[in-house]
Amino acid sequence: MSPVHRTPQRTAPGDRAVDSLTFDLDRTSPVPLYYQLAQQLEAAIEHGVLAPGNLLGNEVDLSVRLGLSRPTVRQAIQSLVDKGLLVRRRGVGTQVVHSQVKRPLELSSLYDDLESAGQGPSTRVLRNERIPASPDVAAALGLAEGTEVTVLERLRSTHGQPVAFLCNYLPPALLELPTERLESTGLYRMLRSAGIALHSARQSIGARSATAEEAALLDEKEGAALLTMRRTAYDDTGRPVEYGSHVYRASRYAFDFQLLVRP
Amino acid sequence: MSPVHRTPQRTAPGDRAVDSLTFDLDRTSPVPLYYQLAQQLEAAIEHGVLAPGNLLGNEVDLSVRLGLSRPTVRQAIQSLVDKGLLVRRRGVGTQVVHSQVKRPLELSSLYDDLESAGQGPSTRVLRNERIPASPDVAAALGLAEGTEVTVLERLRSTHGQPVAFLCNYLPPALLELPTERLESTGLYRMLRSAGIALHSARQSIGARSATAEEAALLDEKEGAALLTMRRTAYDDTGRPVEYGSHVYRASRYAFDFQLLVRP
DNA sequence: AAGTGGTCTAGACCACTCT
DNA sequence: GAGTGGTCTAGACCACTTG
Repeated sequence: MSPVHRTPQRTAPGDRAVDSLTFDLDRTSPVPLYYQLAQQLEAAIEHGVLAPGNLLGNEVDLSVRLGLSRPTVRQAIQSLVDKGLLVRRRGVGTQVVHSQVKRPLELSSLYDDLESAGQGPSTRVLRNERIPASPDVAAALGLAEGTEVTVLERLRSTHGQPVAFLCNYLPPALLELPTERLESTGLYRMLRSAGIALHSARQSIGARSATAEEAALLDEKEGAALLTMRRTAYDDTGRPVEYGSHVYRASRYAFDFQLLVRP
Repeated sequence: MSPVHRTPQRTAPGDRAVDSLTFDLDRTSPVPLYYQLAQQLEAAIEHGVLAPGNLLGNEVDLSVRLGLSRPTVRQAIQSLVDKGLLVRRRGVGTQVVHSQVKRPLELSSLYDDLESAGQGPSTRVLRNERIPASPDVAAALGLAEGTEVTVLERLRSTHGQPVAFLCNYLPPALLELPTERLESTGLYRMLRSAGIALHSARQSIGARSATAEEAALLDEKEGAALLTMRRTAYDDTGRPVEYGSHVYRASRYAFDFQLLVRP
């Protein structure tokens, strides 16, 4: 037999596990084809069906097998490359990335973080009112000094122990912020429900020693190390949506995340 | 005149500044056309030629004007959307994002950070030797316990004042790490020069109080708040390349970055 | 109804890597 | 030289937003 012929049993020297996968593409679905493919590929990687080491190959073969055009297949693959799950090498092929790549990094919500860690977060609203913006708040939110803004002060706890003191400022009339809802969910979730799509944020993470007030509030000793985070979040038009100044107990919280390097 | 007619002077109600721009595309260049276009668009945005508020429009018009196909123009625009400089709205158009979006966030090198801030960083290598990997280092680097690894301890300063104490571990035989070079540049820059492309990293940022030794080293008082960062960096195949445990003087350093939310 | 981005196709040629 | 991804074209239809 010439090497051109391939028996159904053996596929290719590289041993491509994709060849044994079946994909379920629904052309009547409103979900884009490239997205359906990307999701199924991601699931295969997630479940280990696609080996973490090497494999996956040949965009053109894959496209004819799936009955899709090559650009469509490429778009699916590209989205997973962007997520850090796949790596392309010209002249070589596309490989599943070796190691643990899970959370590409998010504009993290403390509430969601704690909840997904099974920590059962609770919130006590200490302050929820409208005040004239101070110079720094006005600057952060791009408003005139003295404009009325909403100020929120919240104490977040898990297992009955305080974790963080959160101080946030929001532009006027952006959304309703009933104290009861704030006690049962996170601010970012409320923003999302109100149709406010976050787009970007500037963050600064630092540390300092606890003042006497902070120590009392957070059940720490005065002078204990605290993590600090200041953040301004913007919506898709670039308008500031929220400015926050947060303080975390370093003994109970750290920022965990994963970075991807853009090529 | 009916509103359908447009004089050459006035272009469109939206007043698209792109129409008055000229683009210089070189088909003989090895640089991809979409990339050339993206760069020139980015420069126009950077220099304020493209208004920060609204504008930019119609992919098909733009493509015929430039003599490119629409997918190519789309690819250029998409890359700027990914960078957070543009926003697309179906049925509306593509707009330049309002506010300050500069550094999308990087796998930051402290040396580069300080240098770009004009701080003229200097490094003192306190330790540079090979030792058997301890359990935690072995786990972080995916090696067997006791495998020989390179350990680096460095003190980084600006203006003669210490800023951070950096402790790093690298797999054996990855690259040469002459102490002289380490004193004059950053570790990540040396990795890059050695052809090691960083792909992703897991980071954890926290805080704690300085021990007596750390205080002495960093010119702080014992118990002062310190920023801590632990990071494992991986290359494109997913192999761990570096594990670091860093301590920063909170009084002199904070992590500044910008986040983009994936849609 | 008109205009926009979102998706998709079926080809093509090139640059790179490996053997 | 064979195989891979990288780029590019010239169309097409659909979904959404706006007037």
